[in-house]
Amino acid sequence: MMQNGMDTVPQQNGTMHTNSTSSSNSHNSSSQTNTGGHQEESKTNLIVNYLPQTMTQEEIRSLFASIGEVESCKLIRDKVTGQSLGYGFVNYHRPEDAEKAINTLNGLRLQNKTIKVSYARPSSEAIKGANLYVSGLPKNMTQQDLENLFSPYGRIITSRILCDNITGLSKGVGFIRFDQRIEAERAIQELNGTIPKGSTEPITVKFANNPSNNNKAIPPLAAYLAPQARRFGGPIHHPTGRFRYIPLSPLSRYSPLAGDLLANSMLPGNAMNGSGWCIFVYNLAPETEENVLWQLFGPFGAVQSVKVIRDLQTNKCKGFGFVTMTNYDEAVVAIQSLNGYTLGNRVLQVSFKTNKSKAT
DNA sequence: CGACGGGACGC
DNA sequence: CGACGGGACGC
Repeated sequence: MMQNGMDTVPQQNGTMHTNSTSSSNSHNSSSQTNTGGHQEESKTNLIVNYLPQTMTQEEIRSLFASIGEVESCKLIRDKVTGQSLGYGFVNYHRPEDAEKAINTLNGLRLQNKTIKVSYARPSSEAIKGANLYVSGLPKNMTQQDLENLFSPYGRIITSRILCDNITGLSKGVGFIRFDQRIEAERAIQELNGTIPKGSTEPITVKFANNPSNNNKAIPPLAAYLAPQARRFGGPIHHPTGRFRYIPLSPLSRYSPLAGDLLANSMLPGNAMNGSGWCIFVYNLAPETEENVLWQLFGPFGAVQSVKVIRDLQTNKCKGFGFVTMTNYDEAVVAIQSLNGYTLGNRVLQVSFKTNKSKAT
């Protein structure tokens, strides 16, 4: 499984089109002759993937210069953080050097990575966003099986099946990167929800997340909430000295006592989830959208997330939703103010979330 | 009257 | 308990 993806490198290494391409320099972006299929690849320009995080552009250049004279070399970095994105481009003067670089440097192990060296495709919009995420795969499906399943829909650039790090067994999840986005779209249409031969459950095929904007980062709001939680044993007086102005007038008379709110929230694992206070909102209209919750709760302070719970079939709101707020004091005020609030022709019920759930 | 998500990825 | 790779097209 080491050469995952490596063996999916375009097969036409140096053997494909013998008629010379228009140019072999790095500025080949001009010709956008999209003829349905993919464009001619440069014979000198390489893409290098899976570079070690610490490797600099100059280190890459010197590595590839050991093969032949390098015309240009570029390491792609995040434009805001400056961090290496783990891939780059090397353009040689001579096609034979590029071919030699593929033959000798592809699969080279550097630090913890095994780099991949292949011909770069001409940059174009059509090749972006062509990566698919596939789940529900039978555990015995191999990478080759996966490629066989998807290859009817286009040219596969990479494929991968995720395996458990310890057991090495398939997680039933994989990725397919097509050459063209259109190919990926077709594969979704044709394969999503289908049951592979020999399997019993349907697979899910969808576009993969973009690795650059995955918001895995936990907001740094959580840390300082924990020590404060110790204070909540006693009655709250004035949350933060004084209440902020609430632009919703006659609501508070419906509100339960703050002490009741507290009693609920003290139950472990309920409203307090470690990075905010989860609020249950009931009696929402079927057409309710997320923005309604944002507008309702936003005036009371920091809202981390909102969620309208919908029926899977009808896509209509099931009558309730959740709002997570960062600060306890603000959450209390929001609950006190919005519980009993009439939205449309419905009287909302708002409280800290409890642990209720359907089954069990 | 009714009623408390989630395709959470980690050991 | 299935869940975003090893940062894949010029940041």
